[in-house]
Amino acid sequence: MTWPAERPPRKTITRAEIVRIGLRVVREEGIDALSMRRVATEIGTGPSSLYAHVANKDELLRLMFDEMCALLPIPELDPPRWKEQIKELARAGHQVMIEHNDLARAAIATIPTGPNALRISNAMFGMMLAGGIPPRIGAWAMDRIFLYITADAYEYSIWRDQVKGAGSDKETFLSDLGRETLAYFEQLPADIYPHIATYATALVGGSVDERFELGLELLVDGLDKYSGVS
Amino acid sequence: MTWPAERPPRKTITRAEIVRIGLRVVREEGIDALSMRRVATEIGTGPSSLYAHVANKDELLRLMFDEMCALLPIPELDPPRWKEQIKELARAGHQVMIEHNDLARAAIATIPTGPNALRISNAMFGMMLAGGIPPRIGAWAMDRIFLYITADAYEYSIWRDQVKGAGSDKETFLSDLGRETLAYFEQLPADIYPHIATYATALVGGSVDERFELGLELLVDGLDKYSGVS
DNA sequence: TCTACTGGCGAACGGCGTTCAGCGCAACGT
DNA sequence: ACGTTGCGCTGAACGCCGTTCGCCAGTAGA
Repeated sequence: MTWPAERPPRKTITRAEIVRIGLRVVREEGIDALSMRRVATEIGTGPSSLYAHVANKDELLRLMFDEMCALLPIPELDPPRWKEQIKELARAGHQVMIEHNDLARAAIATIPTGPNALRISNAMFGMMLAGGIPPRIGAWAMDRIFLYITADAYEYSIWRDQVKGAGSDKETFLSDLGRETLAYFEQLPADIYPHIATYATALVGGSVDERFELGLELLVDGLDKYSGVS
Repeated sequence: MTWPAERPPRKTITRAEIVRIGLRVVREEGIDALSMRRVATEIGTGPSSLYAHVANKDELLRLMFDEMCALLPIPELDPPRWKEQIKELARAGHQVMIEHNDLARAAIATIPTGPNALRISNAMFGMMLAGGIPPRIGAWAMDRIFLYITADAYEYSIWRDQVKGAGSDKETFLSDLGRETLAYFEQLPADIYPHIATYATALVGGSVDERFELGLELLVDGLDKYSGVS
């Protein structure tokens, strides 16, 4: 007597389940592995089944992004430390975004309207106000900071894809790339690219984190000049 | 007697021609319209013919990016105006990137190694040095500025895609979006999102250009503290 | 003149997001 | 208890995409 091969015990598909699986795929294998078909297969059905719960892939990415935002703890406001708190929140968001490979790609042009993303926005905006930044400037600055951390995470994720494509591990890939680029820069004609040839070492030097920190520092510390309380 | 229908008079395909057509397509219709098939059709052949001249689509995008960089005029160095010159160069790059819809997507994680991109890097790096910025800091800051203008152009291009998708023109789309977002923010529960609800107007206000300028100003003016000559 | 090579090409492969007509099953009205 | 209705779900298909493969023709060199 044959059993109806692999009768799926699954009864209902939920939006939350789709989002959860999507997040898992993107965390473990990167955004390139995330397709409607892949999520559907993971659930045990065909791709069309998802469209009853999610309008399209874009909406799925937005939902996933907001779900990811829920992972960020919202710190309690400590007004004197407003600048440091902004940086901490930015670093934490950057980190979570990198861990989720690159939901950055979904975040980069979406006005954050999900409940969890709004909690983060509200928190950082509160820090701006605590620092005496005028609301208008604070709103724009927050926008710029989020754009910055998103872009950096995006850049990072593309590198990661290239590492995976090359087959080598991260350290050797990056150091190889650095060595190659350094050699290339040093060999450039000094009459056309004088500064690049001269300072090749400085140009290729520095870790990803150091560069991220510099940008963050410039963006946040520069707010001083707008601070009413300083 | 029948003529061999539409015998293509084209003899040879060149790399430069492929790049040129790619740039035109991306300028006129956006990056989503750019496919190997599209370029091939434009030339009058099948997609496989391109692979003798270009390794793959990624390489094509890199070549297109460098070709686009050639459009940027390199200003003569004027040391006392170093900060203003950096901003001018950044604005010009931003503008050219926006005009080419979003080669930003190709630029965001590529170390610029093409001859034209290197000319720009060399110029901006020279401005950093003219401002007395230590080479290491200058190199990183340049990296951050390029990342910033690329990310902003990318964001802009995604909005443009959405505008095109919605069918309305740019102004009505953006003002509609602003109005909707404003209404949404104002209606949020003030106990959970106090700042957002209160300052909804500030949050949705401001043009794209104003926001871009703020970020650029923070990044560049913040360099003062590293300037040895100031 | 014969040959080796190379740039060009049609067809195909495996993937993608999305749509559509229909299926079975649970819930509901009677 | 029994139609009936509605909806969650599904397989198949459409039209794209990047890329590969095997073949062809024309040319350059021997």
